[in-house]
Amino acid sequence: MSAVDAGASATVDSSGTRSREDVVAAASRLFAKRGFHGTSMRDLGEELGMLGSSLYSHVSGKNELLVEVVQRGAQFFNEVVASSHLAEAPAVDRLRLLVYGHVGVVIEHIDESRTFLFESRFLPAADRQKIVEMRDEYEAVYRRTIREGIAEGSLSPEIDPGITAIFILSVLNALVRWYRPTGERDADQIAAEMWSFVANGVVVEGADG
Amino acid sequence: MSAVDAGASATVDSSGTRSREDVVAAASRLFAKRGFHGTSMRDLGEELGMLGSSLYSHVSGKNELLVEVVQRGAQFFNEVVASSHLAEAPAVDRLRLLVYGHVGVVIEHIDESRTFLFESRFLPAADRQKIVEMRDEYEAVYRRTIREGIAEGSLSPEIDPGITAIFILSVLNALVRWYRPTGERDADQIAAEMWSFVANGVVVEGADG
DNA sequence: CGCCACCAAACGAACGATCGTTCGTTCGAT
DNA sequence: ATCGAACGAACGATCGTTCGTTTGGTGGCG
Repeated sequence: MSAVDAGASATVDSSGTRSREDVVAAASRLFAKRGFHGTSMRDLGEELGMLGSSLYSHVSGKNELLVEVVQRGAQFFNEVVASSHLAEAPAVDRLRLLVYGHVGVVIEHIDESRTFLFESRFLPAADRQKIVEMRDEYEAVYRRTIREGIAEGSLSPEIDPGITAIFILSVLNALVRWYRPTGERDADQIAAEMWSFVANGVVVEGADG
Repeated sequence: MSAVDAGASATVDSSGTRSREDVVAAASRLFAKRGFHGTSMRDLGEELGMLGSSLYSHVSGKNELLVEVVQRGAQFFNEVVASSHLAEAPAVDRLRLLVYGHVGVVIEHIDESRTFLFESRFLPAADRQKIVEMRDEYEAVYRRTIREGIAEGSLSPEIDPGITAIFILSVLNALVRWYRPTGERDADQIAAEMWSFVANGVVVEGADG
């Protein structure tokens, strides 16, 4: 529960100065809310109670901030997938762990997640390619887990691992669009409903196809 | 099949002049690709082979272009939902029609769909509110159809219509992120796989929960 | 058929505002 | 006294937009 410390404005330490960490946090917030191109360095300065030019005491430029924020977002997801992956459990259970982990990351790091998902395309080409690779690896874990689940007999043999991974990640990633901390569901309830949807679908058993 | 006429660059009519339609089409393309704030009027002009200032012979400004493109996107979705809605069929079949219709709109109007989904937040406040209302109505049709499906016994009584509508639309809307015209699946195949996923989920019948 | 007036479309210079960034300076805690 | 942090003026570039001018196709008319 202590994960929800991301207040509205950065807290001031003993002196009136801010750390590089504060600058990156402010960038996460504004990039997520207004988009990278919709956020100016002066906007970021105002968010921290200083001038835009003062940010250059902490970072080398605006692009560096985007790279930093996006990399953090990607890193959060890769960490949770790593921990889910080494669990020794049936594939269907590991897939369930992936869903819960993804929901946890989005809710605990909503700004970095939003920036990662929406603003990566504005990265400098070199950094963008690296992020794309990380995302592909992440998706590959889902594909592999689904394939194993089919082999183990717990997942339907009719589904295609590639497009099914995309569908599952579609539901998961869309959380950054509709999640509000003030909502009536907490992370566990959301993950549970998502897993129920992904696992069983909406049609009553035995009907349609 | 004539729906796929959106070539790379606008075609020139008998003279060298362009219509307002060409300008809006170019705006759809660039707003979808680079984002609203990542696209300048001079960029749009270059896309059409003229100066940025020349666009003002056709539109009153950049915001008007965003409003126009987003409204077109919203309109496409509302049209298809209207046609699906008046069909006299079981709710589960109408839901299936909604899925197929949504996929068709995204694929036939990918640029307007992307701009509608990603750039609406940059609309002037008045226009944004109107778009939000339209999107709420659209989502409400899904909620209502799901509720009726449950009442009719074709949809699982365990699902919540509200969050399930969000999940289904998550899968549908994410298509704007991964669809490529060069892909191996056509609209019908994509819609069929989506419906199969939404209807049955990934777990074999009778297992898990 | 040739000419010319007309008019939308596009031009291109220019406006003030804002962009990302630089740099010499002040500030303030250690 | 020192040194990182923040200031604040200023840079060139680009932004959305304006406006007087130029262009080129069109329709009426002799």
